[in-house]
Amino acid sequence: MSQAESEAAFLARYDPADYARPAVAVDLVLLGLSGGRPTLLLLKRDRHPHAGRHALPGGFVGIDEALDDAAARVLREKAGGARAHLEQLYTFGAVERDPRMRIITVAYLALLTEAAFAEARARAPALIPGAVAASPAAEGSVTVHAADGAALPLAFDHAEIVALAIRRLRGKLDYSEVGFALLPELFTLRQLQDVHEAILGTGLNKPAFRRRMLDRGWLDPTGRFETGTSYRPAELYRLRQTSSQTPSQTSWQTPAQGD
Amino acid sequence: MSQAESEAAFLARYDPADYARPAVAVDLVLLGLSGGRPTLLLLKRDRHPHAGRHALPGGFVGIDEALDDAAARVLREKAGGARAHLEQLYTFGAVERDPRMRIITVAYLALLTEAAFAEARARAPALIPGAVAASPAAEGSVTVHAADGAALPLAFDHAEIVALAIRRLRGKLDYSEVGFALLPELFTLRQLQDVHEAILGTGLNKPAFRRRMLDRGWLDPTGRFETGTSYRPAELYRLRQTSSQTPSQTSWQTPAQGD
DNA sequence: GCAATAGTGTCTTTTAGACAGTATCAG
DNA sequence: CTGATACTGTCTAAAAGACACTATTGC
Repeated sequence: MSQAESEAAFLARYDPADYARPAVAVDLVLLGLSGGRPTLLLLKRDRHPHAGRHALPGGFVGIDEALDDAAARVLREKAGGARAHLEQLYTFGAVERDPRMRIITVAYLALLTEAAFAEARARAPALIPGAVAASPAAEGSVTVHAADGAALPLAFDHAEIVALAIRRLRGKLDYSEVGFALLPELFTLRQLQDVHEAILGTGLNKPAFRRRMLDRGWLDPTGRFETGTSYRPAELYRLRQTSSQTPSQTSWQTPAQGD
Repeated sequence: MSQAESEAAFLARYDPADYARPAVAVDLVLLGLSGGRPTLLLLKRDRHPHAGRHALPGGFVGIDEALDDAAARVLREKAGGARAHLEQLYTFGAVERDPRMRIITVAYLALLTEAAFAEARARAPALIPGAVAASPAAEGSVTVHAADGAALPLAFDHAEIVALAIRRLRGKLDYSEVGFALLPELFTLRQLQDVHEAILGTGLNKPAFRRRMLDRGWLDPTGRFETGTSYRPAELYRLRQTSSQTPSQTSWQTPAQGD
């Protein structure tokens, strides 16, 4: 406890380390569901390196900008302000992952509802949809395909980032409320099951799925029903608002436990 | 596809962005089990800021050093080379988390066997053990206590980092092989159950635990038995070596899925 | 009425908890 | 023998899968 000087005096004298620093970026895995498949929104690179390949939208982190704020800003800038559920995924820091310079990137998962997905496409026409194909077992890698079926090769280590995003989503889907980030405010149980099946890449047992979801206590029936169907309309549910959460912070926005 | 110049020419001309960059560090949650409780190894800060508080060992990431390598180096430098299972946790990037300057820190979980824990304490006497108390429900925060029971306040946002480490460990414990990182090569089923109970903070049903672990197919019975007991000796097991893994990369060392 | 999908009832299978029992050591 | 702990058998309870059944819409 031999602190002769005050904290203020120390801070005034403190000389920021002047070693060379890596650049820090955030990259967004913009993910929605399109045609029953998980689908990314990618930017085609027209410059070196990896010109012609497709990349995750990203940007550098400002010196006075929190990581989460940088992710939100990149979402605004690159996806035309479409709303998305943002969640930090993992930080990639291999030395040669970008040949231009040392860039450490913090990958974020950005989940888009169908409406937000369409809005992003409309406001940011440069974004190219790429359907993600991943085996249901999902230990490993993924492939991405354009609308016409052509393979979309990803730039840098972005295929690895996307593979991790899918693994994480699958891992949290059943025990967390993250799946609701892909649905509108009102949804039917069938839509919820469709989301789970699309992410997992497998079919699910209908009665068991309904029982599980209803027993979780996450759902509030609205008493309203879908319209415009030519068959029996399904009841509309909404995600129950859990208390002890700020309006801007819902429970599926906390850092992963499982993972 | 209008690329007149070669990639090499482009790279030679590339001017690294010269905006101010945050510093990037790694911090280690050095965690072992001591007296049946999860226990951290901490460094007492003798300088501003947060002088007198206890902090996670950490260090800056070198410009030519991968993140995982930086974590391994800090482990060597600060824990006297004790072996540990290293796994990236989360990246903390609030602007004011360090009053000296903007530091983004990538937190790593470093799990120590009992032997490695003792070795680290012997070779790095500055490391102070702090027992972690976390409610079994574990939504939230943790407290850390010295051997004499006094509370150890943590510096910076390190309490938040430790809380996340415990949540993640608890989340992965049952479905991953991460728990074995806290055990020696040969161990009894009771030791394995003790590890799970210490991490979860709850008691577990013995027959069900044995069934689950044996049904997982992770364990290889050795036919050998513990010695020196005054009661019936238990059989020793070892973690089954799964194929398709390099010797230095076992299955519980891959990025988290659950979380 | 038919076609299509929503939603439920129930049987079976699997998995976990509870708890008592036997087995094997030191002394 | 006792005491302590390893290990197992078995009953019960809870959860999940399978599958058929009823309900409600448009036409």
